[in-house]
Amino acid sequence: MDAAPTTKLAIEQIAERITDAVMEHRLPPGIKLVEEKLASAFGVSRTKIRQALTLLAKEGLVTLHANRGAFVTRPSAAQARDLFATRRLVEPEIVRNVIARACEHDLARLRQHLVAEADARKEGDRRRIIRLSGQFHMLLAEVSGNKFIEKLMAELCPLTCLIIALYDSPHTPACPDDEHNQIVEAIARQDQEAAIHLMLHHLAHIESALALDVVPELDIHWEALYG
Amino acid sequence: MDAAPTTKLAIEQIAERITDAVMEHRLPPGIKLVEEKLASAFGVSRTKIRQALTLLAKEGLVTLHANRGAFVTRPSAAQARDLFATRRLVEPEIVRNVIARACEHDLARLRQHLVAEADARKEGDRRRIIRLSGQFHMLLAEVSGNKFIEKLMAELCPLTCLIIALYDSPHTPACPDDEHNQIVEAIARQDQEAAIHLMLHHLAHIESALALDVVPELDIHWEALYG
DNA sequence: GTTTTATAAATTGCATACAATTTATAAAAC
DNA sequence: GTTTTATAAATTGTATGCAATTTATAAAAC
Repeated sequence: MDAAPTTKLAIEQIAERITDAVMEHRLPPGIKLVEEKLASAFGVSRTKIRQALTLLAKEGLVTLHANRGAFVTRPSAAQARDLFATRRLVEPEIVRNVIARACEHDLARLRQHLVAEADARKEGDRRRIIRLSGQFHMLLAEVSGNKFIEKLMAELCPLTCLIIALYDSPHTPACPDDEHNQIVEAIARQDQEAAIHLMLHHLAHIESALALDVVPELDIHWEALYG
Repeated sequence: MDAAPTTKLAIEQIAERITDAVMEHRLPPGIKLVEEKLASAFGVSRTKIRQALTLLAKEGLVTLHANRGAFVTRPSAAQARDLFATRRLVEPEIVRNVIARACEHDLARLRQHLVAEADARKEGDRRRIIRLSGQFHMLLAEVSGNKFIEKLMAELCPLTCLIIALYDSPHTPACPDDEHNQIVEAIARQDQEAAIHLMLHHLAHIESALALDVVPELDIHWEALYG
């Protein structure tokens, strides 16, 4: 959702840009994504936008209503619970695999990401913080080396951002700075027990900050109500 | 890949039909999927076929080469190993959840599926057997109640069929009839230990039947495609 | 003032047309 | 006989046009 591009964008790139916008809470849950608007924003025809939206719908980030268009998904509380259950299952495995096979270069990438997170925090750029926090977990999955798990996390993390946008109880003061740091440190010293424990604690921390039993009202996105 | 339809097909339906064809080994790994051919086969325009192929590519069942078209994926041995690693992680969780929350109706659905598998076996319909074997695991995931895991398995099972098509050592005599039965029985009597053990054994059995270190030969039986 | 109905505008869903690219075929060169 | 080059056919990538549907606007009824 930026200025028009000079070079032609592939549909994956379009989908990625929209995903980033969702992760940064620039596109709130429930908002309608009008094809023509996106088409001119990205400087392509509706045909490509349509394919990108099809892709995002498959990921679950966008919901398609027949003849009514595409909307940023509003995950239900049940979906949120399922999502965290899945992450509790998968992320310990990711940690195990990272410890088992990460080389120095991988660790350097992780540490570099931590620096980027710290920078965003220092600058008080809340949107970038949220996106980078999600992308940390995606990077971890990437480093873990299993493409299927990497792909799964690449879907779950943006959805987690969406869930946070919907259910975050009145201004949780962003994620605590050092939980990611501690995880990477535990990984670096090959301490599997600790790393897994920290990861699970981190996930519990994120989930517990949510008010999943409160019906979210954010703004009223009428278009999504009559779905 | 059937006769032209009377009613308009949604892109998900098109994708599903192609998926079924892949699962039944009617579309072998590596084969090219020409858009125009599919369009006339399904009685729709290339626009919709393109969206369906985009979807299947996202699932990993189809691989897109720029300007060259869509091909049924030929999973590498490494991908195959990652896939089974993922299934070993996820399917015990599925079993746990099914035992925890399956009602009588769910069990009935599972048993009904076992009957369908037995029928296919009795009729010696090898293609249906392979597809139904994969779909058993998808059904289990569906019954487990976690949509994210359901979706993951809906991707991994067709890919598993593809891997079997590529790496199956010279004529493994199909899956043993009763491994699925035993799993359902263990689930029915709420025996978590046994059910998980049987599931892992089942997965090991499938994987061990593969020749993942042999470079697969590509031979497409064109005549059998539309049978 | 609210609800209902009619009309116009906006938007989606789909097919088609056309340029860009790749693949197949045939002729020429070696 | 094989390789190379040139030409034609097939196929993909993209935009655009139009029918179908939904949404917005305004007038009428209550």
